Amino acid sequence: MLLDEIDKKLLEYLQADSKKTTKELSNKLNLSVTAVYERVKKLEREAVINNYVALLNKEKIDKNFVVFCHVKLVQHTQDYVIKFEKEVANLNEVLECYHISGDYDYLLKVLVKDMAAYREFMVKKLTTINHIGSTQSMFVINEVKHTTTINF
Amino acid sequence: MLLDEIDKKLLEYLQADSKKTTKELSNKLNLSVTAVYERVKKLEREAVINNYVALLNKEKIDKNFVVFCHVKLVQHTQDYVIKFEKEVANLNEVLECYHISGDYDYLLKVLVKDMAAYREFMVKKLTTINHIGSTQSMFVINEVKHTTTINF
DNA sequence: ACTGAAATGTCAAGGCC
DNA sequence: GGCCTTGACATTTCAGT
Repeated sequence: MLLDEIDKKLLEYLQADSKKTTKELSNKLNLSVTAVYERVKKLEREAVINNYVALLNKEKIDKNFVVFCHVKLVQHTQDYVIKFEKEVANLNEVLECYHISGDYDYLLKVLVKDMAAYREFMVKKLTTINHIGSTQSMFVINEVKHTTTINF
Repeated sequence: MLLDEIDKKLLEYLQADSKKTTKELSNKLNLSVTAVYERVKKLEREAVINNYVALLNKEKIDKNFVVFCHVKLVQHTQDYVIKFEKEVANLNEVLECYHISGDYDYLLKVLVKDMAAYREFMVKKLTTINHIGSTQSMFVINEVKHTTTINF
């Protein structure tokens, strides 16, 4: 799907605040309510917009310990890879998992309450997955920037 | 703020789909529309819910190259640190930046169109920031999991 | 892409445990 | 304090043009 400048503006606004009404958007864009409505519907239909979500404040719900964890597998046969990916995706504490280039195979973003919970996660969940060779944890000292907004 | 089981359910639903109406939520929770409405307002007021956003499909907008980039500073005096963090936060391509423990100082999540764009980003933007000692790029081969939903 | 109108949703007021 | 019902108002959604 080809996006014109109005679509891009629209996506910019909706990425910042998806609760904006079509009326507000129509004012900002100098369009009618229906025109905006139909553009948004099209962006949803064409899956340019994946979904609408509420973002929570980690501190307020006592999950304020973020760790990036490198994982290396002992073997890289397809079965092991598929099994590992499936099992990791099922862990609630793992918000993100990437297969990456470099010294390690995977990079995981893990969110837990505190160091004790992370230890628990490592011992009882992550390292019980078979065929993990080694792991290396990098603890987040400070979150300098964190946005879900993609700029054009 | 203390969250009861109903609040947690509510947050679970809104994290998955923030467009759910209070009516739909009230049905799922066996509550009245107003009860749900007031709970949601309270969660917003107390900043448990930070904001509502539209999440886009990276592929559809031609930004499908994700790179995690480690950065080490040459010095760690406060001026340099503050300046680096400020300049990095201003780069559109940098979606996330974390100060982390370990061999490197920072971990950046960078989103661009392709390898050529990444090269451009490194040469013209990132490495023009002063006092960067070294960098190491890890390219994302596959995104195994990526969620913004925090489980309780 | 616009106007207009029905369906649906939001949100405040007042009252009940 | 949290829940409910009611009703006014705003928004969404969809014809028809």
